[in-house]
Amino acid sequence: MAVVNEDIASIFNKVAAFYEIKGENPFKVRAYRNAARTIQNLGTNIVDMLSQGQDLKELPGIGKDLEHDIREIVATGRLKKLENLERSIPPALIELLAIEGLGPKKVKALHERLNITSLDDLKEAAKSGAIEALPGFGKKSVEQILKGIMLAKKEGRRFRWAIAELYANDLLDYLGRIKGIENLVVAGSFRRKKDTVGDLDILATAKNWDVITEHFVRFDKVKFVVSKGSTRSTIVLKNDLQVDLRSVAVENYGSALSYFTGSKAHNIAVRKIAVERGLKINEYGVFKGERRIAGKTEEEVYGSIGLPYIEPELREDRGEIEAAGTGRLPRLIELRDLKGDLHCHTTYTDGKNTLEEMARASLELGHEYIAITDHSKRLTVARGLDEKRLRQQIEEIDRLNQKIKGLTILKGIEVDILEDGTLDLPDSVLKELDLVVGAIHYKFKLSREAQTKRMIKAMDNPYLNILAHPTGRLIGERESYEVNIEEVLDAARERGCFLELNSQPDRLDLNDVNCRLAKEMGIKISISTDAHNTFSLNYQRYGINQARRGWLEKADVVNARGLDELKYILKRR
DNA sequence: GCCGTTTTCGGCCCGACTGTTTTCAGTCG
Repeated sequence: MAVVNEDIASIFNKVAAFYEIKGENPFKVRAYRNAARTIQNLGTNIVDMLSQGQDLKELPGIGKDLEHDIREIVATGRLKKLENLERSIPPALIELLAIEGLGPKKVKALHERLNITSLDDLKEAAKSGAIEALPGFGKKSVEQILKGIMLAKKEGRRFRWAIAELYANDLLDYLGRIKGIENLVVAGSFRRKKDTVGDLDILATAKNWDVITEHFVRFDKVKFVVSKGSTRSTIVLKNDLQVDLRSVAVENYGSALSYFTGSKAHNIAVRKIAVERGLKINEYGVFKGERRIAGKTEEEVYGSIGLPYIEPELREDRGEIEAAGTGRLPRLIELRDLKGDLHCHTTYTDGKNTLEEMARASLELGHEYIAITDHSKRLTVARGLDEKRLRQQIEEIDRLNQKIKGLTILKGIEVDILEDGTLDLPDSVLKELDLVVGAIHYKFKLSREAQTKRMIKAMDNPYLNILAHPTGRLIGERESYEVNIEEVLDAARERGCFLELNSQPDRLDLNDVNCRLAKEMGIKISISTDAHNTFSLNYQRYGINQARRGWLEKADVVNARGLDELKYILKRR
């Protein structure tokens, strides 16, 4: 199987973990992690870059040695360096690093002193008292290790943003009731609107901090308290979501917010610029020597190093700092820019609301138009439409368009893309529609080449406008199918097709990185809900989150256009 | 291991909390 960026990043992360346990130079470890992150965020396939003769050393954090490593991985699918490491250190030790409170030094000690090589060994040694007897360990650390082992099964668990939001709102509501709270905000990856979040970072400013800390740890969904301090406390909720609460003085709010919003990579890059200018940035402000020169607002912090405000969704060290420095930050799309929805279902197939109910709900949202795109006949479980039933729906839409004022219902279909890349309905009926959305609902496991070819073939059909949920991922449940997304994007551009950013909170497909890539290639995106009921027409806000992370602006989004312009660009030519 | 209008060597972001300490290392974010 062809090597993809994810494989290279994963190998580099493993090398970093092994080096860490070995006690290698921490900056070398960081170099591998940085390179892994750069590659993950790349969008473009490394394999393709190499075959086009591009110099990988131009990528940030990749020099002579790492380029050599990458070439080896691409050529052989393996890295000798990693295999040697795996021979000298039990690979299972990496898993131990994931346990809260166990870092490289402690894992190394456990391995060397007690010959622990697995989670089971660790559990046994913890219970037998062997760990407690080790220098540097004690009763508490054993307790923490046992707790960590219990959590390890669910290890790596991340929460979909929309789920995390429920808990965040619950906590904000609870904390907001305390007298004396001034500012209260969720920072971290939640504020950056990452598609999944690992924990919640809540930032508060208040005078009576002790009261707030006590209140926080008594939240009724707390499973246990990890730490409790004068400026920072951490709890784990019953669903295993970790929540940090941090307090700062109100005059430090901006610097603290920027600090706790991250990302870590963005912060490091920002502080590096500060150092170059003889400044120091931390959560308490911006300092010139002893003198504090900024920190009340985020604008002040960025301003201190000569940059404009950078939206949280962009703070991933993916070029936003350079863009800010040269005045080329995007003006990010907002929910209110969307004029309608181009993907939704009704009771004709597997939707829960009628055509009229969906249309009226859309009108309520202030939309100018809604496209009805029910499933096509191959999707029998959803009672997909054949030609005859689709024509009935078209007639009903004509009637409703007469009846409902202020909204235009567009006639559409979510047509199945068959295994050979042809569409599930004949052109004779597709051409009667305002738009055709195409999607893959079966045969997910085709080879990368076959799947890519299938999608491109589908776009050869001149009636296909939008490729829906283009990579098929279900967050936390199903990986994307194997597909060369760049080839698909290339083909879309040549043929005048658009790609969807499906706003279902478990899809968010295209993801942020691919949205950015599409934008750079000049391909327009439809931010639509795939709603199966009136309520989920509200999901566009989740799509907007990812669109913003993908640097999309109003001009990049198909359904940010008014009806006339939309109709114009839907005519492929 | 990367990087360089001060440097090809010597730096590499910064602080809080915990536990086991006897003044601080390890871990985390």
